[in-house]
Amino acid sequence: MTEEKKSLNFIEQIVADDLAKGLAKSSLRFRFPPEPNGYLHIGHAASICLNFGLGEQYGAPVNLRFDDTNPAKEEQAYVDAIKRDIKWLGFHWDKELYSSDYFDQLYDWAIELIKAGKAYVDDQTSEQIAAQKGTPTSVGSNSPYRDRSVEENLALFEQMKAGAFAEGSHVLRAKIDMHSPNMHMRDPIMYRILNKKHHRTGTRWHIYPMYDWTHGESDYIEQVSHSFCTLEFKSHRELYDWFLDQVYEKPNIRPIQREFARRNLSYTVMSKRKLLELVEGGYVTGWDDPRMPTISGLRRRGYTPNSIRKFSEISGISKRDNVTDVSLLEFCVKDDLNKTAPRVMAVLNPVKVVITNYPEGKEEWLVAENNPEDEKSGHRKVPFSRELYIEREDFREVANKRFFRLTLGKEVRLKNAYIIKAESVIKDDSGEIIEIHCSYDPLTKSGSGTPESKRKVKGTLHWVSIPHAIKAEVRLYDRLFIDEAPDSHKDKDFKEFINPNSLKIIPEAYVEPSLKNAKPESNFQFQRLGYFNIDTDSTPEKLVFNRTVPLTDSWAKIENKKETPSTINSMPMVMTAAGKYLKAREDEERNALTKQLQEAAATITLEQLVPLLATAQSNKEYLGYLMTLNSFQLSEGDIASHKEVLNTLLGKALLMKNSYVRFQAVDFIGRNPSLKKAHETLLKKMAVEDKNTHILARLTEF
RNA sequence: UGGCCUAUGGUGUAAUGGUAACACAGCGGUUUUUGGUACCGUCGUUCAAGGUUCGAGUCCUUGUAGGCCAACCA
Repeated sequence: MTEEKKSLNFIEQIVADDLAKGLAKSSLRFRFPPEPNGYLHIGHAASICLNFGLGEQYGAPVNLRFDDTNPAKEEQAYVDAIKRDIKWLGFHWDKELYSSDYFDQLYDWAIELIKAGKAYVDDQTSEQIAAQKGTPTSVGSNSPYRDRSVEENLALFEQMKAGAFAEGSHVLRAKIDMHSPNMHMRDPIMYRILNKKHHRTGTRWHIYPMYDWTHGESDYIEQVSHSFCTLEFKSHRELYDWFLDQVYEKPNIRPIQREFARRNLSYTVMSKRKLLELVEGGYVTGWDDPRMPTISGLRRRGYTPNSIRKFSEISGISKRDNVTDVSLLEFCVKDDLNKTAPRVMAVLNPVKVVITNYPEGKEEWLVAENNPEDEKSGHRKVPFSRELYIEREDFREVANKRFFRLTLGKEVRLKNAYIIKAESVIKDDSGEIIEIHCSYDPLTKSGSGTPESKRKVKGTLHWVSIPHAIKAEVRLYDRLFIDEAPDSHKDKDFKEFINPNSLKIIPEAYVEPSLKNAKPESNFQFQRLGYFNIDTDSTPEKLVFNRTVPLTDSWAKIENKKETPSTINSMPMVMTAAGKYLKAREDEERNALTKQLQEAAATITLEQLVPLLATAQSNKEYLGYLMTLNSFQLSEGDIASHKEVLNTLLGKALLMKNSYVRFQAVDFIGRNPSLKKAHETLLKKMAVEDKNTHILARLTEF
């Protein structure tokens, strides 16, 4: 039986290679090493899924080890939160361990290093030490205390441990090489004095080991075979290995460190420091605010463990900088919830509907499917009566034929109920519709099997029966930031990009009565609206729902489209020509394509083109639009009335990597000198720096 | 005035010297008692220039661009 070969990411490949080279499968051991100074986020999920995934794949143990060497920042509360999140994701660790468990062993090894002349106590201030350290581009110099005698070092270190010194007065340093091109090898600090209470060791220690001294040795103590971390630790690897050299004994497993890129998500930030800032600054309600990219936040928002694991799996692991689109995460949760979340009806923005020919006081309990994607999910009953709520957006007095919801004189199906027809509306003094009067056809009852019930009606609406509805608070979340990468702007604080509308509260929405006893964290699909779950703030007296993610809304797309696209039939032809132009090898071919493009462009007007310009993304689009523009004879008036759009396009195009795009942009500016001013500096720079001879030649012409 | 890492569609990842692929997003359509789902179609990619090779996204050289490294943080 041949198993389908799944391609391995480079980390999995490393493990497979080590196994192939003779490492026993039974020697495999991994670890996930969080520092308990904050909550886990979706970026950590990559590491968790990688390490625990490898464990599951090879049946190897994975330790959960808290890297707790800095009592100033770490707290038991974070330990608890981290454990809760990992369990929730569905992973099981072999041993729960703490770096602080190894303080004694680490201390003993440090003594040995001192005795071997490989570590010394330095009495200088941190400023002095930093100054001697040099910079990445210049070497460091030795500390005046570097050559203290072993006896003196031992005595001093003993006093440091005993609490005889003030914080910051002494450190223990490894004696390596102040001239190393690797800053971490310039006599790194192994211990500092900290008179702080540790969440586990209390006040027993006055000295605490640094990360580099602790991490590799902890891996070694635990006999971890592969120690995976993120890329910013790459330059620590040399030191990781040096420290291991000092204590390693055959035939023990010698851990190796390997690095992968951290995972970033669009429209959020992913550093614990920045997340802490959001929490402490009151921008969110806490680490588990549903807008936070933390595991706890995602959980409260309604994300499922499956969806997060799937996201990690399909996002993959690599070594390059990345910003994964949040739409992929949303896809994962919709995909999961589509199969598992019960469908229910809720009305968020209600307008009253009166079925005028339905008897007053009558109620019916209609059968509704719980989940069409899951046969086993069964059915429930929903109450129907003469007075209902539907969404305000689902009714228009008059509408075009693309709107196939309720309009005066037209029919729609009420989901699981009857076909109704809107007859009239009642408005208040301000002209707002307060009631829609409809008639229903009793023969069209859903599932009744009558020919009338099988009639095809284009629109289907969700609804709730007013006398039976339960009031609930609904919280609608949107992305926390309006910028795709809020912390990527060098001169701006990421908080400037916070989305002021990231939370919209609907204090009084109406939900069907079956939701009365729904439990916190349970997920639902509010039909036609989105996936929602019950928030932890919810009580039986007052239900609170969070919107996890809206359903794909193709109606919004249709509606938002310009009413007058006046069908630019030739635009696709322009784009095809532009695409081929980019790939063309010969000038002859390019000339032919230019002609083709110009012919197609001749039927396009500037007014049709302008709205498209802002949407340009690919080389092809930029090229197609610019070549079309270049085929026009534009007046000063044309330019003036679209100056902003044109300048935006040109500004971006001039910076594109593709030289054809840049050339067309330059050419266009050349033809229309009034645009030159806005790009003057860039053009001057290009005249000096651009590598393309055609561009340079064109630039000399103006 | 250094060291190290990275570069594949709009985004994320495959291709392990042998036909550049998958997913998301986008666009178009079919089905539908959710304008959901499902299904079908479509768009679009190897940073540049040299070199090695019968053959290069992959190996080499030189550039270019981006990232990391100067906490008594991890």
